[in-house]
Amino acid sequence: MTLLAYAVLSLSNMDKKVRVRFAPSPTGGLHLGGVRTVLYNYLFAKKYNGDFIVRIEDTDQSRFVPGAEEYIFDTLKWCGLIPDESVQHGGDYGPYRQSERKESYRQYAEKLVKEGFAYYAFDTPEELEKMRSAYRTEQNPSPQYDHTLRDKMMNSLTLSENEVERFIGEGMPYVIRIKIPTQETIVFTDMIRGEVQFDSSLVDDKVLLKADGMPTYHLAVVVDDYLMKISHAFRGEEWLPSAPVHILLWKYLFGLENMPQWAHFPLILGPNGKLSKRDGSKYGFPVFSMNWTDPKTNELTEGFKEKGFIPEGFINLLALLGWNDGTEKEIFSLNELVESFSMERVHSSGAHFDYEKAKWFNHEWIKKSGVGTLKSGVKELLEKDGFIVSDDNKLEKVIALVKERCTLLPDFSDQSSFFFKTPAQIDTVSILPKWNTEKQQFFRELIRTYKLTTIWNAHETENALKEIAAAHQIKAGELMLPFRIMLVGGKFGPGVFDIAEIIGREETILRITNGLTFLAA
RNA sequence: GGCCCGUUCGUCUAAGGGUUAGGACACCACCCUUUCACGGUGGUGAUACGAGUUCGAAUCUCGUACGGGCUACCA
Repeated sequence: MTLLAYAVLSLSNMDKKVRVRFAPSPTGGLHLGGVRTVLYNYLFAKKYNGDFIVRIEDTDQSRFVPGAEEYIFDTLKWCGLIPDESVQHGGDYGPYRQSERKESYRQYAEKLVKEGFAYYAFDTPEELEKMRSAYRTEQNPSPQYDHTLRDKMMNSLTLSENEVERFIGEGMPYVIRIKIPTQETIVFTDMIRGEVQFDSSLVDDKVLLKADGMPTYHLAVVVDDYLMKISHAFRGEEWLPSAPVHILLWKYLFGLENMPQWAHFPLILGPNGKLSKRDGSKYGFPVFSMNWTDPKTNELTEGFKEKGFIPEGFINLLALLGWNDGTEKEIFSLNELVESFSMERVHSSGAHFDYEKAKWFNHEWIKKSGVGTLKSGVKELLEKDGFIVSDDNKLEKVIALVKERCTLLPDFSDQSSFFFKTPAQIDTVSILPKWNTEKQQFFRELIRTYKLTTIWNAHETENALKEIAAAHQIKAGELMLPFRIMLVGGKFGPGVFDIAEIIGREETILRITNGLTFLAA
């Protein structure tokens, strides 16, 4: 489709208030793809000053999982993607939980039956299975309940009106199925993929209303999108094959001219095909936004949050997985994303998730983040790891000093433990080969000097060390590594004199003393 | 099997008929750094294949291959 035609098509929707919805089914943790769908919905809504709605699609009672809905909202909160309307945020188009809207769906299904666009079907699950096995061949491994087979089944198309009435009167369970027309080409324009076509003869008669009176996704999504005045409907690519059903429903029920604009997002793939939570444990990276414990099995699936991602990094990595602004810019804040986002630049092909790149985004954001935003998270983490963090001022200095070497939040623990705790042992192996009595003498004098130093800061401690080194005719460079290891315990960390300044005179002297003891042992 | 979507360095991607096919992650080398990082410089590395349209194709068309999704009274 040409750009021009596309622009003209979009025009019809421009006068409409932008209203988008994220419509998750509360069946477990939210994975990468789900959060990205939320994000793109949010970005689109905010970009056009529209409303971002969260609607819970819980029409399958057998799949109800306690805690899943709360988890979704916790994720949104953590990410800073706050809905304008939802179960938790209220709004004029509630209820926002489909199970609570149950009564509103039947009338639409019945209307379709009356108008000949749908029919009652009395086939039991066993009969359906019987039909499938009867018609299953190598050429057709999954026979569909469609125009070729519906007149062989038990439904209001094959039964007389009297029989249908009697069955219903007797309370025989039934579903309502859409009667898909034959030989019709169903076309729609996807905002990402352009024109997509389907041959209606190949589409099956999907169940609209289940025997328990609940709608299926197909009916509910159309009815609710209409009732909630949704202007743009975004979802994952896995929904593309059922788009013709939804388009037909829109045509029969509410008119194509009122149908939202569709966009189907590409899938996020794991290293080998579709991303699953199994990939997480297999390759050692998170798949869910936050920790999720399956209430049935008690199985814990680790989340990005607990792995040490900060929301800014997580959002950024997700946004760039299938979208870019056309420039070479890669680091975006949420506000910048809102500013730059456009649906047309969302890719149509699936993207493999790359954990290394994901970590890079987080690292960039940790470096970019101010001490203030990192402080509470780091403090919590350090205390969880058993360090006593009583001096906030010190904590701030430490964070500023080590953040550039932290990719994930827990790295702060490794990178700053020695600021809060005297090393219980040190890497003597790295010192010993070049250790000698001259150096020992040097450090003894360093202790004496440090005791008398009037001003305790990085500059003074460095000068003192250099002067004594010169007096002892030892190259300062020869002393840096031992000094570092005495203070830190190993060969890592920020500048040694910065460390000395922060841990203070007493502690510095203590660690040198300890170091000499370790080396003498 | 059928239907639908897709295919540019290993990965995320730029390039909308004319570019030495650009960037980022990762990797390698060097520089910086009296540790580890940060940072800097450079390097390896891609248009799936085949036809066609065109003076000219990563770009448009068709076919093939490959990958993915769907094919439930699940979403």
